Amino acid sequence: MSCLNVFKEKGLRLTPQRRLIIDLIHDNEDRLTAEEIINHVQARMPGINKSTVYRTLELLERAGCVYKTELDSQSIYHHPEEGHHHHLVCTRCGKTVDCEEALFAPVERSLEENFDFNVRFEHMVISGLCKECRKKGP
Amino acid sequence: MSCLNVFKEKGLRLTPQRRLIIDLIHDNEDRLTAEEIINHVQARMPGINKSTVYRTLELLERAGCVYKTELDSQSIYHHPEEGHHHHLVCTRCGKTVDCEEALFAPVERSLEENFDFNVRFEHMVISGLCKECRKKGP
DNA sequence: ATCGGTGCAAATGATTTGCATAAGT
DNA sequence: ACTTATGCAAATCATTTGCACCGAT
Repeated sequence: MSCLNVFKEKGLRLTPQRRLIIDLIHDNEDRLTAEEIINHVQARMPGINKSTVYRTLELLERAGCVYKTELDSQSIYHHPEEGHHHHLVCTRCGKTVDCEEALFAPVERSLEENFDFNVRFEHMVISGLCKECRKKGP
Repeated sequence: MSCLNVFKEKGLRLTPQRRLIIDLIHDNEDRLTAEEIINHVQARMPGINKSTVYRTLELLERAGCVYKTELDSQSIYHHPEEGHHHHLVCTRCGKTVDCEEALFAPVERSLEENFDFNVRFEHMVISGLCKECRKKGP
């Protein structure tokens, strides 16, 4: 886990709280809200405070060990490993479908070519209308 | 302005406050935060309250007269007319570049084909690294 | 022994809500 | 007249911050 190396390099302390948060995120394939992370982590280590969780998440994000996605009213966090996907969410019925990251590669390439901008779409949440809801008309 | 028709159809009242907010958004090419909208609008109509602005924005969004984009801690609002663009924001230097919506048409198409999902990317804010910052290394 | 990390409680800041009054239709 | 919209003030809710104590290095 490269997080640990990053911590050493930067002289950051690897406390039990931080270890727990890192493990949770890395063992979990889902995107998690800060609240969910706080709950999970407090279940295993009762005294741990939400400030600690928020501070750790910010730290991990800055270190590149965790990705943060701003969403409706809460942010979601997930690990930066391979095998990512985006989420298509139907605005009508709420159904969610996963779609591979690769779909965005052409856009990433053309942003690079046309704008000299280096972009990586990671775990986006995309809103739209699913087939069934579209059938039902507007 | 189709907003006005939508209002009539739904029996919504076209108050001076709402008219002002609609005009502001439609006369403005920029994306605006709720706070900016409140300020602009209060400058022209001193008594207008922020609750009214928020309530009107929600109404307009539901009516499809305004698009809302969730961003860092504030949301931004913009009108749904032609000529949209996305914003590339450099995470290092903060520089912003506009890029045309058309760039995403292939992705929209393939989401449609592969997932039966009907999506429109509107006024996205995309983070990445610009050319200059990339040259400077990590 | 040091300094960075944690828990706690209180602050912040955007957005929402309850309610009495005002104003479109 | 009949409802819906507004202003006001207070409530929410996620996230942040100040500070005294604690613990990893």
